[in-house]
Amino acid sequence: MYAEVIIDQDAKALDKVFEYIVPEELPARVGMRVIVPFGARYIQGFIIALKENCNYDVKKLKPIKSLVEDFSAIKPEMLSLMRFMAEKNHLKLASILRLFLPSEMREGKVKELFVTRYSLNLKADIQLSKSAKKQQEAVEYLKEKTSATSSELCTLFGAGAVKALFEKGYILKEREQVIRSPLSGKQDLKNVKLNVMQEKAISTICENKTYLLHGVTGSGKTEVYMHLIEKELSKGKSAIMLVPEISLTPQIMSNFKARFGEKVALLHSGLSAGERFDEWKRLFSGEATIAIGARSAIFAPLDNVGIIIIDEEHEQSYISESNPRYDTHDIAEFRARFNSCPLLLGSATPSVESYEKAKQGEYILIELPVRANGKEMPKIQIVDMINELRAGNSGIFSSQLVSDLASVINRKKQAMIFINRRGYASFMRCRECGYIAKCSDCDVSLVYHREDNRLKCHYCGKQFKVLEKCPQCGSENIKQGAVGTEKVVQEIKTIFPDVKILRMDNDTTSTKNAHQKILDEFKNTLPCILVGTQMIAKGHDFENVVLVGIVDADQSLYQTDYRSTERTFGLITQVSGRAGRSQEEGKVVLQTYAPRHYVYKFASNYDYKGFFKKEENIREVATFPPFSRIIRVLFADTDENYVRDLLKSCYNNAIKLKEKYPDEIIYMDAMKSPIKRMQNKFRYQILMRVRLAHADEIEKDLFEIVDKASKNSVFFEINPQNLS
DNA sequence: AGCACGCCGACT
DNA sequence: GTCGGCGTGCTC
Repeated sequence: MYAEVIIDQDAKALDKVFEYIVPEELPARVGMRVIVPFGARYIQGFIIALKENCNYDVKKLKPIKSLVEDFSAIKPEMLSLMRFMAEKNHLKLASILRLFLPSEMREGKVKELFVTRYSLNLKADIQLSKSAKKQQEAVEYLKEKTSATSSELCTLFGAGAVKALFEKGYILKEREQVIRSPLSGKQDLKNVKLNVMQEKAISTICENKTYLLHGVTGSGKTEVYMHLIEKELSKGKSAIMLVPEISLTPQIMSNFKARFGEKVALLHSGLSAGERFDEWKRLFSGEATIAIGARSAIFAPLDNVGIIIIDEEHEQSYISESNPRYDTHDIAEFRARFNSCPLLLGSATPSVESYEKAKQGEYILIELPVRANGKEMPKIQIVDMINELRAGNSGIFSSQLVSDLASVINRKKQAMIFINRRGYASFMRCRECGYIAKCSDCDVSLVYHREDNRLKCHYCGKQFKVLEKCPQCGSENIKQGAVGTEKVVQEIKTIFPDVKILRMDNDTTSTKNAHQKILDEFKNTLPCILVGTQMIAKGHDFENVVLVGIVDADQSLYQTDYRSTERTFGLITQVSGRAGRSQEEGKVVLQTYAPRHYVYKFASNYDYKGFFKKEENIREVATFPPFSRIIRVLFADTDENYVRDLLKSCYNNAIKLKEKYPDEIIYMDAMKSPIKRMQNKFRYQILMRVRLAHADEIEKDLFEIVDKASKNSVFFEINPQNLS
């Protein structure tokens, strides 16, 4: 018998199948971790197939040395998924397999999966020599406790004693048997009444299909999720639920823990490697049957998956932007089809891609158009900041926002000020007329680069001189501008010196629990103003918040990618939702320099459909995704000459694709990456936009071209979220 | 990624 | 004369 083995090394040169002889006595199975001789050393690998014949020269084959454990750590579904991902995203097999395992089981780390327990062998007649004191103590200890873990015994009495006892047959070894519980007993369900729409949604979602649940903020999507999970568990199935990392708040976690108890395994970034490993084990063994976590939880080692849920499906964190690059949607789709179960995508503001698929009939659209508590969404008032400037107010806050804040403080209520700041790239804007510097070829806003004091287009690489005056109105008051949280806090303090102000952003939440502390303090302070970035936008319900101020809505609008408008729409909707939970009617003040932009018109009316229609039209006319595909090939290496040459040779070959597909390639160019150097690596890229009809073939050809030229350091991205 | 093999400079 | 520099190439 021969085995196909993938070596657990993340190097392109090793990213292929190696064949080994399976020794007669070795109970090897597909998916097992093995130790194999490799060159002059031993290394961990994974059996991905077993067969009777081999392709390689038999004389050169070596035998597998040993099995790491006596079961398959990689389940058959995951092996199929590995092949799917390798094909779709052009990734190294070993790097995919590593996604499936906790770090404790990778990189040659050999850790026992299950705890080994020892107990006294009751049939054995234990006779120890008087000198074997440690062994005697261990026996006494076991008499007392009946059984103990290996590590427990070893630390107390030493590994030697334990080994000796075992070899004499005085103690018995057993793997801690984790019994697959068929969900006996009832969970104590909180009796939440569902409305008709929710009931209908739940009864609809049952087939082996993908559903898009478009539910307004506060429509009770979470309840729907919980009921669906409940339903699948009662059938003896398992469930995966993904949430954006940022909303993995303690409250959400405790909600699910309260509802499903020990059946839940939580996977979030706050876990240590050991804790992560423990949760993985519980899922693998079937002890836990619900995996809840951020992106990587989609790889939960569950069998018999009954439903997969992606909450806030439009969130960009679902697309992996580093090392093995993949889109969680694709993985979820694969696993759902493999398990013949529904995939549910939920959002108040679905991504244009997903909504388009629903429109095309690929997804089934389900709507929850009303809020569960029956309350209206807060009214959004758009404030034109250019008018403010003309009226002589050059501060951060409009007079409207100041007077509303004053009223909140008077009534001893709370306000949130949201600063829309993402990344450090900024655009150039005329403070007089609102003109934004845009690329002449791409219709995306230009990004100001401090190092060389130039404006650059992140889509085509074209560069422009920094504008001295506005080409539209001639004003010299044109600058690149981004407002920070500190500055906002400062300015509020000068206007309202006595009011309590809390700040929440990356700087103030770096320490553990800082997040929760700030929120707790906010909850208990009246009146109070909370100033923050994205992180205040999600999930938290504060009864006393009656006002939300969005300071510079345009920040995300003029980010340099085609998704910036939909992101802005989503952000406004989400932030606005924070104001609507109180008894009093909430209000949102949205400050912008582009008050007539369609995104504000639709967002202020909570008109997602209207927005989608407009956006869809724009994308179609400009042939941007979902009506085309953007392919980015990123070259990164510490040796700049090497990457530049690599880029050149690849590009020279890639350009021939234009002849092969004369009508398919809308755009293609090679350039330096906007962030030229990252982690000491120089970055270059080829950017393409292609029509959908032959996108797959072009992608394949591109893979081939790049593979031929390079030994390493190339990454592919499809419809990248940002082009840094 | 490692580790071996392999061909040129300064040391006991 | 040899120890060792890291360039290239292979690992079932």
